[in-house]
Amino acid sequence: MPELPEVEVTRRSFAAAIENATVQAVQLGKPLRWPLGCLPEQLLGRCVRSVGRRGKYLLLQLDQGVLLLHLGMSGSLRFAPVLPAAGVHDHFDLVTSQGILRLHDPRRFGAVVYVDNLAAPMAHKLLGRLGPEPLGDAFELAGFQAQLKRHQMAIKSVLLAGEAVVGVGNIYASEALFQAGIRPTVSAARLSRPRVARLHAAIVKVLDQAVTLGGSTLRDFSSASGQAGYFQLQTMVYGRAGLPCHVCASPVRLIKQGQRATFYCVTCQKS
DNA sequence: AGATGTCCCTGGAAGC
DNA sequence: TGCTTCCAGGGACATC
Repeated sequence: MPELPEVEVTRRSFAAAIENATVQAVQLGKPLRWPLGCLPEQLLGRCVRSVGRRGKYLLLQLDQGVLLLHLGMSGSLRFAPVLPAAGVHDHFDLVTSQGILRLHDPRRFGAVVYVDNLAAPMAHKLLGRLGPEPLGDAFELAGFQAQLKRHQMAIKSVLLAGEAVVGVGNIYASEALFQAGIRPTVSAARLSRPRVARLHAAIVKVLDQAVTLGGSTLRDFSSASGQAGYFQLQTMVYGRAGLPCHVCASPVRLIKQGQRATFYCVTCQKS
């Protein structure tokens, strides 16, 4: 499932190649999570200025308006001069003067949404409430601690909510908490300052490493250029229920928090 | 207001 | 073997 690192790797894999391309056609497949928000014809002739990212959203900055792309949990992008005819799971083709950008998404949790407001695309409701970028300067310790103080919920759930920090999904939440030695069930507000500092550092480290390795959590993940061969990151706890912890050999425990799987080591993450 | 539950969707795994 | 059920996930929305 694409989390922030996979989205960032995808962005880097086609951002330069699509820059200054002109939209020549738009082909839609089955409905995605949300409607496009404009008629496909309205996009014709527009120029792709740049490809940015906010959390797990990719932002195709056009000369007028922005296309928001979300990969959901099974989505992937391809960008190539020529692509085979769209298959049953190909739901969005942006045909440009420099190649075809295609969203492939079997489970259709992904989305492509057009936002007209060029001046303040961040004000869009999908982006407005997102917390700071974990790999940017805005993610500083004092603010992070202040956010955690506001929530009595379990720290794992607070991380997933995306207010304290954006882009930390289910996999990296478990991994970062393991690295910080913090039990996922502990109330966010009750974490001491040194422990918040450790968690802050762990989040940055885990995500940064995953981006460097090329978006590693998705077994069949490939970048938009079609380059495969990822999956290099060995998770410490995620998906390892019952297996020995890589550090202390205690069996990794699996619990449910808010209908989602959480993995942790009872020995390495005592409280 | 904050916290919790529900829903969307479908391929693959697990259970019978 | 063939069927059914369950599960995974992000994020908006509804409901306590």
